[in-house]
Amino acid sequence: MTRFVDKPDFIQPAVNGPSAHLVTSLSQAIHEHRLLPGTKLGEDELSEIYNVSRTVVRSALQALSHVELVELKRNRGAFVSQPTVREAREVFEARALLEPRTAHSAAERMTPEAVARLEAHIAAEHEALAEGEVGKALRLSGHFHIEISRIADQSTIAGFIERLVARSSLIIALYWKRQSALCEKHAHHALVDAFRRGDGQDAEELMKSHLLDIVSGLDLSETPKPTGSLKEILKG
Amino acid sequence: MTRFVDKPDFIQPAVNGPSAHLVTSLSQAIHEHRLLPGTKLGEDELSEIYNVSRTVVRSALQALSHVELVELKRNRGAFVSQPTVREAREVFEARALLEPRTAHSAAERMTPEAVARLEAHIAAEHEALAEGEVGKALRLSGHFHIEISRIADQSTIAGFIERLVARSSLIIALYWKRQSALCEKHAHHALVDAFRRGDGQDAEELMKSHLLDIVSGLDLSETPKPTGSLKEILKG
DNA sequence: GCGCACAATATTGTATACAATTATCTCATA
DNA sequence: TATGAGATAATTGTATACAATATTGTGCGC
Repeated sequence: MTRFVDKPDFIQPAVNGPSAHLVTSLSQAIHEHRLLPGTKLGEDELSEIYNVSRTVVRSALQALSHVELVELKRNRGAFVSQPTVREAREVFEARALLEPRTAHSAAERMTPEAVARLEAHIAAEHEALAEGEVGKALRLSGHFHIEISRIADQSTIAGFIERLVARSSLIIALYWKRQSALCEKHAHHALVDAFRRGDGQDAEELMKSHLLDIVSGLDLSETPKPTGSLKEILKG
Repeated sequence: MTRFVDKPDFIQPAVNGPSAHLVTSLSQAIHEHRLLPGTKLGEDELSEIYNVSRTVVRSALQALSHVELVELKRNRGAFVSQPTVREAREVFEARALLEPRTAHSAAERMTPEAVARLEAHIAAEHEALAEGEVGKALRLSGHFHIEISRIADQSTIAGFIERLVARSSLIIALYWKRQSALCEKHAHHALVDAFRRGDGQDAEELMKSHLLDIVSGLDLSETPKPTGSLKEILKG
């Protein structure tokens, strides 16, 4: 029943055969904050872990770099991206530009099935949270937004939002200051309510304030938390 | 004086060394409609032309596929993308969502230097058109929009717009029905005027109608023009 | 003991060889 | 002649070997 939630297919499965597995696996790890910003992703290391050649590792890392989840430094390797404060602001400004209107569209195209899907999403998120799987809950929480953009039936914009949500996960790993994620809980429920009523205007407003709420949970005034290898942080 | 116009550096030079050249070269060719949608980009072919190994060709093609300029079909090769009618609509809906507000921001942050840059852009475009270099003029025309998004100082959104402009070039190659591009000429001038006055509201409105005007030049009711190899079209 | 040059090591970048898949051609057969 | 099976050729996918670069370790001189 929560199958499609556990294995969320991505909008653009445009990645080749074997490396696709690597891409989704690494993406999930990053979304779940098991891989933190700054972590080095060595090619030999990954090729051992996944039992594939460096060629496919390379392909996967390139793909991830094009979604800005990892940063490739020439002759130095691949690292999980560390969005700057500036980039963090930009990401949420972009989301503020795209998501409210998208939520509006989604509300107008909402179907009972879609509502059920979103509710299943929330349920799975709560379940994960109840079982202490914070990372998984976080990933599902982000994916809730992607699901909405898909319902809006604008795959181009949905692709953008997917990228923004992915980077948001990194931003939260670096700049989150608030403890609880209860706000989200309420916000997502409220959104589903608006969707169920097909109230586009309300959905738009709810999404707008929801995004503002998330940003208010960030501390974008300080330097990022020292994650990953200290050397990486200190030497820039 | 038009140096920076002739060699427009892209927002994300995130591509590795030698393949970067390939990426920009192929991008330009696509933007200038010298490479048409559906054209097959063989690996050996490209490696001969550019005197590089297939490895770097591959890297470049992957990069281009991530910007959706080329489509990779597994075991079949790389082809210049052929946006469907649906995708075409989506692209311009996304542009309508992003660019007017971005133009607004740009107007507010406008500097004399930036205005000069945009004017140089238009001049170069006219010059190219006068010399019969239609393709070049087209590329510059698209880049005008990218330049605006850069001035708005939102590199994330600018990256999205860059992708959308690139795909728009493919869409125009497939679906353009109108002959003249005079509308653009006027529209771009009007935009610069608004920018010079720092009139964000006006810039926003002008951009909105400019985009609508472009869409009105498309014929999105028919099947795409048969470009590329006929075989490719007929066999899918 | 400290700092710098140089060697050793590890890691990434690139090219090439081989495997797998797809496309094309040949030719027998209906 | 048209069709289709099988062989041949061409093209892409993958792995590995080598080259280039960066990192680390060592030792000499001050």
